[in-house]
Amino acid sequence: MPYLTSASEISDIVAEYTNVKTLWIDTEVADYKSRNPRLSLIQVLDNPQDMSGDRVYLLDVLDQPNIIAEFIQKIMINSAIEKVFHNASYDLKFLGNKKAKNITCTLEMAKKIPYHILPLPNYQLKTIATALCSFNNIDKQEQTSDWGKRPLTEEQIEYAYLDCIYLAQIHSNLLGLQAKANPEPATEDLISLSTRYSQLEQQWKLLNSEFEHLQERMKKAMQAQNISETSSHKLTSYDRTTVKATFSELARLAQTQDIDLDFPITLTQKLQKDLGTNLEQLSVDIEKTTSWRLTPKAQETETEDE
DNA sequence: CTACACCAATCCTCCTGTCC
DNA sequence: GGACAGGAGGATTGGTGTAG
Repeated sequence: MPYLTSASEISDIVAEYTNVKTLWIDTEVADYKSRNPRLSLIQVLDNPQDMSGDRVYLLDVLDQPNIIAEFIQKIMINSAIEKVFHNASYDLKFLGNKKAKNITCTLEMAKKIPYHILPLPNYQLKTIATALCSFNNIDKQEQTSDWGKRPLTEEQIEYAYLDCIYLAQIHSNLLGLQAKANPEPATEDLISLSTRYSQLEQQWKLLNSEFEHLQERMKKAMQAQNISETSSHKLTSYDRTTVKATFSELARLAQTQDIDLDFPITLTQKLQKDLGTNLEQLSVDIEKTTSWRLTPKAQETETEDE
């Protein structure tokens, strides 16, 4: 795991990276609790098959805004290179924000895999790596260590390059699950899909009715007994406020005070009815939407019309 | 035809989880 | 601790089915 600290070495490797198709990237940040966090390390992997760490380069960019700027310019903004992160939105804060192009986020990918295919308690890098790639004993202790001091400890360096390896493995596995979860709609077998659908529907109704019933009973019980927490659950509440005024009063106020108040109002079915033919005097803006609906038939019989 | 209930879609606000 | 996207849960709305 080459650990590069000199600006020229980093510049060289960044130049090489401009030719690859995909990069797997992670970062470490110093002073993350402060108002001004600093980027400490950028870890880059260019070969997802590599598990040795030889292909993970650790770029030391602590207090090196010029190098970071170069990385953003040559890699992050370059839409020809796919950049894979876990929870990309965090890293992107330091690496170009919205200017970054062609970003893949394994956190988002994982969350889009249906729960029955990937049942996980949470979507932390560690959890996914353990479940999906059978890595054991992943140690996340270094995550919150001091990434602002130099030299970095051996443990920190170990942690930094491993994260990149996990990332690439996770990504590859997620691509497989994604394909499995989203078959081509044009060639789906509707017979087997609807069979499974009906099968599940019955179980689901039973489970769901009991589940919702239990939930209500627990809410009521905890309120009645004034208990906000059990060993397994927590009950919280919050207040909503909605501010309302009559339309006539609002309209009068806007006119008398000369307030610039103009925005579209949805004319609900009731309003349209109340207006009657007066509606014709308004220049209405009509939007149409189509909604699709799946309804079960009574029970399959031999009738096959059309 | 009207009145009504129900359901799915959408919107809104507040909360939660993720990274370091 | 901070930023921020997405989720949870409630309210609102319009379409559909049913009864009178």
